[in-house]
Amino acid sequence: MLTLKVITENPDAVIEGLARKHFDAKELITKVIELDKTRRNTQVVLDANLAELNSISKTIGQLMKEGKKEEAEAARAKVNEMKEGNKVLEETKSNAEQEIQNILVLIPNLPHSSVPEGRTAEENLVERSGGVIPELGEEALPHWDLAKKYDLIDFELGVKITGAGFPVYKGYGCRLQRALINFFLDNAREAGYLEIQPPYVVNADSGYGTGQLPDKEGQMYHATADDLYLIPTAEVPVTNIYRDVILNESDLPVKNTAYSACFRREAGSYGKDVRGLNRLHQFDKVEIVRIDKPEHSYDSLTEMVNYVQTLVEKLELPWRILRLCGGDISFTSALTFDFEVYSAAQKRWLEVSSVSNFESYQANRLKCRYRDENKKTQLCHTLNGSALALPRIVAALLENNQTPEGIRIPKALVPYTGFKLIK
RNA sequence: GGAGAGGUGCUCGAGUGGUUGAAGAGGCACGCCUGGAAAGCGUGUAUACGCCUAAAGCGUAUCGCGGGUUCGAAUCCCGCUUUCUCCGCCA
Repeated sequence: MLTLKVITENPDAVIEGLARKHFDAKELITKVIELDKTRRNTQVVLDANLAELNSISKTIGQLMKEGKKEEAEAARAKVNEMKEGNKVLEETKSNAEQEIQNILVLIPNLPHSSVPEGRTAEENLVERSGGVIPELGEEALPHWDLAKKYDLIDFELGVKITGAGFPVYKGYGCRLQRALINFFLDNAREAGYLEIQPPYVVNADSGYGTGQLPDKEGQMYHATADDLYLIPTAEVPVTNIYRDVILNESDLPVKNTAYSACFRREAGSYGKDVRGLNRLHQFDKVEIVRIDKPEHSYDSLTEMVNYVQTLVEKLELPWRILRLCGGDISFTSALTFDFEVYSAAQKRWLEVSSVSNFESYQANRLKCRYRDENKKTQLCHTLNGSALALPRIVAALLENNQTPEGIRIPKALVPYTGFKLIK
């Protein structure tokens, strides 16, 4: 969430910035500023009262020791009277704080100045692209047919065991999955990311820390008996490692990577968007997470984007990078680049990665800070990106590399799969 | 799952109702000392919020978390959580 400081000091700039995300913040901002005034004013009075109360309490102890019972009793009576008033003040203050908090979590992050205007995904800017879109001909099969033909993935079996969106991988399909996971993790390690194996289930504090709660509660599977959530991405447990942590300047940038299964309810999805591997309730992903100093976070973002580009290039997939427009960028992000690969049989671009700088928006919720050269604590910037999500990569690999002999595995991946051709 | 014992600052560790935000030790930082270093000596060493233009300074809160008792709680009571030990179960 945005800091109170930013909002109270530059309310107009905040409102203007959020307008670029097509979010009308005026009312909420006004309300927050009002509540903040109440909060401050109340605290001034309350602190003064408490200070007096504390000092009287101390004298009571003294008086009791000296045997001045009557004076002590008088002081006690006075304190009791004051406490009544403080109760009201305390309530006012904590109500104001709670209300401020409730509003702050409803206000999205400010977009970076380079975020293009626009309302929908169609208005995202293509930054750059690469690779070659293959000519497959009319008989080219979409990946769900290929998966059946080569017995790689059984979607119906997943329906039987669990439900739609939980595919069962088999044989070459499994080996391709494991190969991709290891390929991505090895590349991340070589790029300087420390591998983490996090829990796949998190508590509400963690969901709140990265912003899934309260605004996206319906997107996560919730194990109500224990009040735990299945992670929608490894970003959640990995970033929460740094919740309530004060890092040293020398620790930055923190670079972590993690493979995890990801679980998403994807309520409201339908049609061709969810066919085959296009959208699943459970899928595999390798995530990269960075925590950095504010002045360096955009360099980090560039580095991450360049890194992800090397992955799609090694996989020999046609790719493009989009700079998300104000209307399409996520609630918590300041600047996001999406990676898409071309799925030649579906004849459409598939999103395989999203790389974002959250600036201090997430860090403020997480209370993730660092000590700068002046020994002052300040909020870190957090960033993350998929590197990469498997299903759509698999879809594109299967479709783009289909040949009469079988499905060709890109060279860089062969050492990981142990085979060159799926047949 | 059952029983018992614990959770104090960067670390260890004292503290069972009254200047305890917290003894003591260690670590770390700075200063003095030194040709340099070590040792020694001195000083400092949590976070959040608020007052103040800012700094300095001051106030409030925080001893796992949340409530309660009390004029006053690290210390007493209740709930939760977590660690350890024993039993049970188990990949």
